[in-house]
Amino acid sequence: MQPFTKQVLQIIQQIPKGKVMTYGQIAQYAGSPRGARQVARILHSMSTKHHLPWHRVVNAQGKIVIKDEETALNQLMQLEAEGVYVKAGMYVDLEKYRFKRDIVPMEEQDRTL
DNA sequence: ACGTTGACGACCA
DNA sequence: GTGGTCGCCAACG
Repeated sequence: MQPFTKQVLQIIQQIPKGKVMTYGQIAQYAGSPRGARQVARILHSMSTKHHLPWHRVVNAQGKIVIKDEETALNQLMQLEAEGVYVKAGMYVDLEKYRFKRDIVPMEEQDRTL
């Protein structure tokens, strides 16, 4: 298993209950700022295994964009069960629920996602 | 080894 | 708000 993959798994496991992270964030923290797609791919193949809180991961728009309807619905339910309100259209409020590490790059702080 | 794929992201019209 | 292109890079066939 690649170090990047391992990092991604660890980071996801560190997301606290009631918070969410974006694919891009995770990729960046894992050491591959442009590796958002790899994060997605890892989840796609590893979600069922590794008892992973994958439902706390959404895209940069705070939206759940999973193709499989059942999986997406499952994610939505798990988020709301943790107190994360999911708006119509499957959007979550990133400003409110986004989880940030203790140390965040300055560039990211300026950015108003 | 090589070409394709993809739970994405940023940018532009 | 919508819809399109391009880049990214590990996993897969």
